[in-house]
Amino acid sequence: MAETKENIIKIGDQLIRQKGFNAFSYHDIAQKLGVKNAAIHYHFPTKADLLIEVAKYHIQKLKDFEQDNMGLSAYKKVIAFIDTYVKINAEGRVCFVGAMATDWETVEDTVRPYMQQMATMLIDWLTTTLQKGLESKELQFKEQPHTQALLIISNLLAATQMARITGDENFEIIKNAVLNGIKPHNK
Amino acid sequence: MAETKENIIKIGDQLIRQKGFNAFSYHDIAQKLGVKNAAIHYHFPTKADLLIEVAKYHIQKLKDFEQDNMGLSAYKKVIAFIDTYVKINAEGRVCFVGAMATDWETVEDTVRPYMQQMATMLIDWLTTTLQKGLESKELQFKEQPHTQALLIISNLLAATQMARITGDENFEIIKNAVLNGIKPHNK
DNA sequence: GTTTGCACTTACTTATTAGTAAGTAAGTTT
DNA sequence: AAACTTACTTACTAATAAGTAAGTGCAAAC
Repeated sequence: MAETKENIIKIGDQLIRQKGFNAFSYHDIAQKLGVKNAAIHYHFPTKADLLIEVAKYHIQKLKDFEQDNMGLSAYKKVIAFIDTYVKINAEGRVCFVGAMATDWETVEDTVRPYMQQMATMLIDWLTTTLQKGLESKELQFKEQPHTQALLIISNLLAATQMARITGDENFEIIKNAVLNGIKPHNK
Repeated sequence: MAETKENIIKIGDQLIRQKGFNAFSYHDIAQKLGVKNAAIHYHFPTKADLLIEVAKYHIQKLKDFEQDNMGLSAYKKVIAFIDTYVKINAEGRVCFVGAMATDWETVEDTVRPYMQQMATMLIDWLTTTLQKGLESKELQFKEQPHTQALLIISNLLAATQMARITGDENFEIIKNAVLNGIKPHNK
């Protein structure tokens, strides 16, 4: 079964977003799975190998998200997007991009393109979504869609990080302001 | 002399913001200073001790910043604030709050209050600055000053992180949009 | 029914880490 | 001049890390 492999990726992802890439060991994963250290190395020889698969896992999750919300209105798509960060925050974790940004200088060159691809996909999807919302007058904002997408992503990314330090209230405030920043004024 | 102690704090700070707290060792600092491992332990017995001093160093730097820009207009204060992030980005680093957010779950309880104090001071200073800018009509924005401060900080914090992954252009875009978001419309 | 491949375990190596204990050389105080 | 302090070095320990090599049990293929 590919179940163990899948579980290793999921646990690795959780640990990265909870403690950072350099603060967990294969032993941590092995313990959570009830297997031995070497079993993790069997599936992912090096930590860089695992990290690449975690990045690919996020790319796939993003594709699934796009697919799942395909039929929704631009507004509801943005709501769904914000909700993913609400979930991340509720779990006491941070987002993958934010976590890996700190560790960026310590990871091997081979893994970086996957993270770049993931971040780019995120920005592109939100840019397109905002663009369509603007055209349909469902959404309203002054900046260019690409700029607004960057602002929203950076707000939510940092909100989960700041929530850890200064508390959940600030996450809520940022979240509401993000939504407020794209709502048409007449409604 | 307190020079070595001071240097250890500065190098520690740089390493935290370049690689993350869990990715550097006392050996790294010792090497950069041309001393031995144990010399660092002499000044800071544990890594948590050093981290507390790094946090205090940032609190002091923030106080100095407030003092240095006291006489400036609200607009120029915000420009000065943004410039600190421009510098951070140019150095290829991230901000202390952003770096430590990722490592939050791995640091000892004793260091957290110092980070919380630093983050709170940052938010409070910007909130007050925005408030005054609003009153004097030098600045213009829709959200409450506290909310706007959170948005600006989260934008800049995340911008330095995203710049690592997706490039400096996105930092520039976010930076300009932040400024644009508080400028009076008639100018 | 023997072989092959998969998913591991056992048992290890090597490197790095935080941290300590004891010693030392150069000043500083008394 | 003797005692003390400061800022280290030398030389460690103990723990944990990533990674590997060889072996094992088991299910499926031939």
